[in-house]
Amino acid sequence: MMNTLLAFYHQLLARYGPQGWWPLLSHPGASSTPNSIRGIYHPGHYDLPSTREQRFEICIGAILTQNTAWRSVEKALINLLQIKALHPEGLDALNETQLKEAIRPSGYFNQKAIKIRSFTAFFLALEERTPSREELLALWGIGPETADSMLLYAFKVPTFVVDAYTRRVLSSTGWISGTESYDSIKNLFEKQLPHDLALFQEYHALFVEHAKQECTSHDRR
DNA sequence: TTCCAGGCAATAC
DNA sequence: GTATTGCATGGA
Repeated sequence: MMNTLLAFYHQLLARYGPQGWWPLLSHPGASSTPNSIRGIYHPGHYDLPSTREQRFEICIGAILTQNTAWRSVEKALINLLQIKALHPEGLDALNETQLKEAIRPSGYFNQKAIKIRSFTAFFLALEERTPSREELLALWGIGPETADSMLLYAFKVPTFVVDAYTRRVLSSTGWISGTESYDSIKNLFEKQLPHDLALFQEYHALFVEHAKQECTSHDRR
């Protein structure tokens, strides 16, 4: 039997090319895209993040982007970078006012300040260890998508991420009705696809690009 | 002005 | 268990 989901992946990849997620604010020898103010994508490379700081940056971005446009998240990340708080020790040293002021552009800043605080304490205690999904989900403010994004892009665990774009594309193809749970959609992909890091990273990024090109808010309604 | 954006937790039923 | 609501800023 033909694997529909794998075939669809190859279609998207042929059409859009490798996306190079997750965007980082800086890394040598890569190019930026119009989706970003100054975040750097690294298409075709799966070695990043290569440092503890980059891993932390991705995790903080995953929290900040909850129901928020990436453009707004980048403003917050740039603010944190400028006050030398885009690494765990620097973040931990901020007071409440400094933290909230820095992340204000990304919205929900009171809640996100608490989420970032508790996650930073958790990250410091990790000491380079890769956390389990259950550990992440136990943290206040970390739900399934945020946990999976951290695992897939920061910790390089081949786990499938489901987000609003994924649901939008799958709804438009008629492959889901819209009421399916997060885990049921996740399991659909993880059962049909080989658990490969590059594949899972690219597939999610390609869903985002395809949704942005073909499933605009105007079309949805 | 209104609607929406790479969710999540708390609450209501 | 599923449905609704608050959270907040910035851009279209």
